[in-house]
Amino acid sequence: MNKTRKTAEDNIALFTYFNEIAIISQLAGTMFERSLPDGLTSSQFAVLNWFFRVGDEASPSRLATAFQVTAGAMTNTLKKLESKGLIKVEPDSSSGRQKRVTITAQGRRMRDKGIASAAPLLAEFAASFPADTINRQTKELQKVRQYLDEYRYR
Amino acid sequence: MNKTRKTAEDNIALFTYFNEIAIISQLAGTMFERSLPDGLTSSQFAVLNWFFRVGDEASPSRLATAFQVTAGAMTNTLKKLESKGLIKVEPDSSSGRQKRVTITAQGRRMRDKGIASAAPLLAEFAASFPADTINRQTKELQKVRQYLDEYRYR
DNA sequence: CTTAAATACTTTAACGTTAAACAGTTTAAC
DNA sequence: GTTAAACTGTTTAACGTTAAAGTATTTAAG
Repeated sequence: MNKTRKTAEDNIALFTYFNEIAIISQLAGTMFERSLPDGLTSSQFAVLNWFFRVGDEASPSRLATAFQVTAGAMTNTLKKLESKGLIKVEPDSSSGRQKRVTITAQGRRMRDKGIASAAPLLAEFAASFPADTINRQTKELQKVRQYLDEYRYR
Repeated sequence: MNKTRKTAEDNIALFTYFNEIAIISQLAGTMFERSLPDGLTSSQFAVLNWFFRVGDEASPSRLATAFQVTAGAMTNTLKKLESKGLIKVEPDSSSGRQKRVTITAQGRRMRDKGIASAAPLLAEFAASFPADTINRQTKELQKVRQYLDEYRYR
């Protein structure tokens, strides 16, 4: 088997790999979103959940970086959340170009409601796929994600 | 550790898992698409490549099923490809409700051009992640994909 | 100081996607 | 035969996304 042939096969394998990832992302995203309450989208829920996981305060750019989306996408998500009263967006007194984003009490309740709504879906999935298997795969996927993230800015 | 606590931790692990997948899908999709020639999108390329991998002829619904997208999404993709002269869409003489989709010579050339354009990206990735590692992960991801696909229609 | 570059955010247009409503065709039941 | 159900494909509206252009602010260079 020559080198050209090998490369072609590798490419097919990589296409398959990224295609599986794309389909899982699409199916899981759609299913998860449908389980969320009050028309909350996955993006919106992810931001609410960030405040639970990470901290009480953020800037739009920090959130955009955390979720690997463009600033424009985050502007859009934050506007939706703000119009629903789930977050508060204010000017940052320490910097005129940044904004200060915080979660409201209503936002915290919505996050809890989202967790509760999605729980059955997640519980069923967890019953089919052992936690240690998923955690091992997560570590492997993180390496791929890191690679792509670094490659992107070369 | 009680059961409630365990479930909460499992949920966090699953959020992380699907979040990594979503980000990889997003980054890889964007990077791959940018490497494609003549404004070809990932979806469009995937259809052209299907003809190379699977067969010379398809119906829109077969393609929609193969890529796990809605019929509407496939209609859209096929229209774009047809307007670029990369595929041909005709009525199917054996069934009035189906259509017959075939790739054109120009479409085959575009597929080859797409493969060539994306090759450097894939080669670099392949250099960082051994083929057998990727193939093992692909098998694991396929199980998750199958689960989600079945769950979806319950 | 002045000015250029970097940073933070917003806006717009275009993309592919889903969901839902729709029209046409085929199949199956009666 | 008729009719109801299933299937195939299209259209439309709404969503989140990217990319690119634009505004405003801060930082750094001279």
